[in-house]
Amino acid sequence: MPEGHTLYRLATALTGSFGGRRVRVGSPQGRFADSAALLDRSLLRGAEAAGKHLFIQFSAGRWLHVHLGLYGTFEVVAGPAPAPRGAVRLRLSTASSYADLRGPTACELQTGAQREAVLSRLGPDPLRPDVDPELAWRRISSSSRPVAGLLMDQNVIAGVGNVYRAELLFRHRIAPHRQGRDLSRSEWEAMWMDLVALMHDGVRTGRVDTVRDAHLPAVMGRQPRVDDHGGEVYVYRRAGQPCHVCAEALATELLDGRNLFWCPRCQSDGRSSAAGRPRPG
DNA sequence: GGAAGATGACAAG
DNA sequence: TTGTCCTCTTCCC
Repeated sequence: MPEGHTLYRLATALTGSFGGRRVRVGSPQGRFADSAALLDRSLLRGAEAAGKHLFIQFSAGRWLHVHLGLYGTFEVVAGPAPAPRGAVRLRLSTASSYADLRGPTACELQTGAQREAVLSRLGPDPLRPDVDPELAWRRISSSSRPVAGLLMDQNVIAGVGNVYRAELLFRHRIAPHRQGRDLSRSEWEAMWMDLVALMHDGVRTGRVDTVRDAHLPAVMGRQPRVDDHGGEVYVYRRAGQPCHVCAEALATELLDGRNLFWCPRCQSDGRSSAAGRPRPG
C-alpha cells in the first residue's frame, strides 16, 4: 500500500476523524506504550503527509512521526473500537472512531525540530503544490546513477515508490538503466507533470492506475488485474507477461535491492515500438 | 507448519 | 553491497 498517495489519504482521514478532539492513545502490542501514555487524552490537532512520512500533531508541541515502510498499515475506522486484532502498535480512538497502526518502520514521538530535520532531507513531493521540482532536476541531471534508482530516492523526489517509478518510466519510454544526466530537460518536465497527475489520481481513488484508456482491459479484451494492489498497471509485477502495448515479455531485475520491472522493447531508448510512442495523460 | 515475499529505509562494513 | 527490522498473506510440503 504505502506510496505517497496512501499517506495523503491517511492524513486526511486521521484529521477528519480525530482532528480537534481529545483522543485515547494506546499501544495494545506494547512497543509504543510509554509514549502512548504521554499522549493519551491529549488534543490531536491534525495530521499531515510529506512524501511517505506521516506527522500527527498533538498539543504541547508534540509530533508523532509514522513511517509505514514496506508493509505497515494504518486503518481508520468509524465506530467504537473492538478488541485489537494482531499486533497493533498504536491505537487512536474516540467514542465514535478508531485507528490501528500495524507493522510500521517508524512510530516515534518527535519535537518540531526533529520533524524539520526529516522534512529537510526530502526532495520535492509531487503532491504538494508549494514544491520546486527544479531541485529534483538538478540532482537527476547531474547524476550518473540509473534513472530508476534516482526516482526511488526520497532525497530526489519524495513519495515515489516501486509502483510509480516502474509505471512512470514505462509511460515515458525511458530505459530504467539510463543515467540521470542523459535524461533531457523535456523528458524530465513531461515525467514530472505526469507524476503529479498520476499521484493526485491515486489520492482521489486510493489505487495506482496508470494504464491509458486505449489499453484498458475492456478495450483490449483482457482480464482486469486482480491482486492486493488493485490498480491497472503496465509493468509492475508483470514480469514474463506480454506488454500491453507491444506484446513483448516484460523484464524484471533486482536494482538497489528492489524489484524493477520494464518492457525491453518499449523502453529501449531509441528503437521504435509496434504501437508508437505513448503520450502522457 | 514453515518459508518466502511485499508498494521501505537504515546502519554497518 | 549486505543485514536488519516491522507484520501479514500466500504458497508449498
